[in-house]
Amino acid sequence: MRGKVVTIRHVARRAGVAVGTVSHYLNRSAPVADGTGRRIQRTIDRLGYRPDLGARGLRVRRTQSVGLVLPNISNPFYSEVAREVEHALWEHGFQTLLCDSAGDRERERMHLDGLESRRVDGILIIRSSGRAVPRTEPDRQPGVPVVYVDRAVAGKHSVTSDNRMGGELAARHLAELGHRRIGVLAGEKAVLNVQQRLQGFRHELDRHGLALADDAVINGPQALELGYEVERLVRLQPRPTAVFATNDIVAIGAWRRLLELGFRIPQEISLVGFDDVEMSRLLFPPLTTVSQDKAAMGRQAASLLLRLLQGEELPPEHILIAPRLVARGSTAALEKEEAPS
Amino acid sequence: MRGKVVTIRHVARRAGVAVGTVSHYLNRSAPVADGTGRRIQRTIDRLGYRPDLGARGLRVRRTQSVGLVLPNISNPFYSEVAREVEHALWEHGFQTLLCDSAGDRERERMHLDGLESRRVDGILIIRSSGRAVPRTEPDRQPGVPVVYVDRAVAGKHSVTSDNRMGGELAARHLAELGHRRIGVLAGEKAVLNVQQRLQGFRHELDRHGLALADDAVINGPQALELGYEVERLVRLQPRPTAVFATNDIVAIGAWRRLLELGFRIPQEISLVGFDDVEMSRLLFPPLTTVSQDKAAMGRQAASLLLRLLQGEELPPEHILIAPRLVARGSTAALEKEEAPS
DNA sequence: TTGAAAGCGCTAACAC
DNA sequence: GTGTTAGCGCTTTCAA
Repeated sequence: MRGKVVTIRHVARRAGVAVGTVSHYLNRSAPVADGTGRRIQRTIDRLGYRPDLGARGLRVRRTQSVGLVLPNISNPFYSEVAREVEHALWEHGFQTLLCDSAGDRERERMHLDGLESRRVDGILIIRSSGRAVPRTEPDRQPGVPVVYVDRAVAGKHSVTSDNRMGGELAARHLAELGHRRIGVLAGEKAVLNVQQRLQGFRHELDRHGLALADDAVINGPQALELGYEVERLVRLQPRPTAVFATNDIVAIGAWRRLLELGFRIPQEISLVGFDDVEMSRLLFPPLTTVSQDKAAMGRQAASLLLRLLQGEELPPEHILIAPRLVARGSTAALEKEEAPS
Repeated sequence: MRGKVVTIRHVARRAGVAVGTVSHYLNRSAPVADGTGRRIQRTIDRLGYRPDLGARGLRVRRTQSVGLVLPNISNPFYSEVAREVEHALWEHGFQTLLCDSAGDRERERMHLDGLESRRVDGILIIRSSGRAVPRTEPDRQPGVPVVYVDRAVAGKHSVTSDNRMGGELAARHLAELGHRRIGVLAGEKAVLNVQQRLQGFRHELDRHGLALADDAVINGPQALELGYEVERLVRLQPRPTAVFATNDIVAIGAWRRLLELGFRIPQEISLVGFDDVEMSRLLFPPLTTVSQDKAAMGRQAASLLLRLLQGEELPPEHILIAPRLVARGSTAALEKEEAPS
C-alpha cells in the first residue's frame, strides 16, 4: 500500500548527521547548530520527508488525536458543534476522529472501543439518548479524559446549554407579549434536556401568574411529526394564542401545519422554538426561538478537553452556556382579547 | 497521559504462551489450538487487552484510517455525504479522520500534509472551490488513493452528481408546465458544477423551443443573498413566470423575498431549486427541486475508495450519480396567459 | 502448533 | 552539539 516512504534515517544519512540530530532539530528537543539545521531542512525538503506520526505516537505515547462521538453528523445541531470542535482541536495540533453512532448505543460502545485501540488522547462525546442518558456512568480508559457535550453527567466534565434558562426566556417572552393561554409541544418526558426546558418554562410562567393546562402539553419524540400535533392544540377551548416547542424541528412542523390550516402567524398564533438551527431564520415568517450557542459549546468543550490534555487536574465541571432569545417574526403581542369572534 | 496499558506481552505471559501465538490468534494468521485459543481469549477479557492499532500500523504499514477533507462539515450537503462515508468506511474497519478546510485552499493543503504524516490509507476529498478547482492536478503521495467527491477532476477517481442532467430535469419540468419566460439565479460562472447545470438547463430549454434572455440570468456566489436578487427578475418586462436557482439555498432566498414582496407561490410564480437539502421539503409551500442523491454519492465514493484500498487497479473513473426531480408545491402549471392584469 | 527474535520509524537517555 | 542505541507494541519470518 504505502510504498517506500522516506524515514528519518534517510534524512540523517543524506544530511550527513545522526538520526538523533534530525529528531532534535524536528522537535527542538536540543539545540542544533545553525548550519546543521539548515542542511537538515534542505534535505527534508528535497526528499519530501514527513515524520510518521504513528511511529512517534508509539514512542511518546500520545497520538495527538481525539475521538468525537456523536449521534448523527448530518444533524445540523451536531454538525455545527463538530465544526467548532474540529477547528479548535486542529489549531492545537490534534486530529479529530469522527465517530457517528447513528443514535445507537451499541454502535456508540463499539466506537468507544475503537478509540481505545487507537489510543486517542481524549474523547468528546454527545451521547445517544436511547431513552435517557444515565445521569452518571463509569469511566472507560482511566487516564483518557472525556468531555460530555449537550448532556450533563454527574461527576464528569460536561458542557451543555442552560436549558432551564432557555425555557424561562421563552416563557418570559410570551408572557410579556400578553399571552395567557399557551400550549407546549414537548419532547419526551424522560429526556433531561426537555425536562429542564419545561421546568424553566413553567417556573417563569408561574412568576407571571400563569399556568399550563394539562391538556395543553403534548409529549412525543422531538421530530417533525410532533409539530403536526399542534392541530390538537388549536382545537382546545379556549384556543391557545401561543405555542412553545422544545426544539426547532418540532416548531417547524407546527409552523407548517398552522399555515396549512390557514392560521396567520403571528397575528392569530405565536410560535416559539428552541435551538436556532439555520433554517429557523429562513422561514417566512422567520421563527422566534431560543438560540443555543452551538459554536460556544463546541469551543468550550474543546478547550476544556485541551486543558485536560495539558495535564491540568480539574475537578469535574459542568459548564453552562447561556442561551438567548431571538425574537423574529413568529411571535407578536396578543391583540386585546380577540374582538368579535 | 496513557497509563500502563496492557500489551500483547502481558497477555502472552498470563496465558502461558508466546506473543506470536497471541498475535496469530488475534489475526487468524495461523491456526491456534482450540484450548490455547480459549485460554488466550479468557486472558484478554480478564486483562481488558486492546491491541494498539498504532503499533500494528507501524508494522503492517496500513493504518486502517482514511482522511475525509471537506470545506465545511456544518453545510448540510457535505455533512450528509460525510455521514454516509463514515458509515461505509466504519463498516469495513476504517476510521474516518475529519478535516474541515473551512473553504480555504491553504488550510486544505495543510490538512493533506497532516494526513500524509498520519499515513492514512486513502483520502476522500471535496475540494474547496476557491475560485474554480483546477480541472486536473498532481498526485501527492503516490500510492495513496484519492477519490474526489462532488468535483470532477481529469485523470482522477471522482464521484459527482450528473449536474447537466439535473439542469435538464429542471428545464423539462418548467417547460412541460407551460412556462416560457424563465429567469435563472445562477452561481458563479467559474464554478464547474454551475456551468454544467446551466448547460443542461439551456440545452433542454432549446429542445422545447425556448431560450433564456440575457438579462434573465443573474450570477453570483451561491448564497442566500443571490436569492434575494429575484427581485430584479420579477421587475423584468415581461415578467418571468418561473425561476430556476442553481441551488436550494439560493432558491430559499428567492422564496423568502418573493413572499415578502407579496407574490403567491406557485400561483403567480414557480420556483425550482437544486440539491434537495432537508429544509426544502419543510418550507410552505415546499420547494420543488432537483434532488442530488447525497447518500449515494457518499456511499459510492466510499466503496470506490474501498476497492482501491483492496489493491484493485482501476483506471480513473468518473462516477455520475443521477439526480431526480422532486416536484413539490413551489411549481405549478402556468395559468393560461395571465388574465386581466 | 508454538516460540524466539528481528524490525517497522521514531524519541530520549546517554556517551562523546 | 552530535552520535549511538534501546525500546515503544506489534507482526512475521524462521526454526523447533
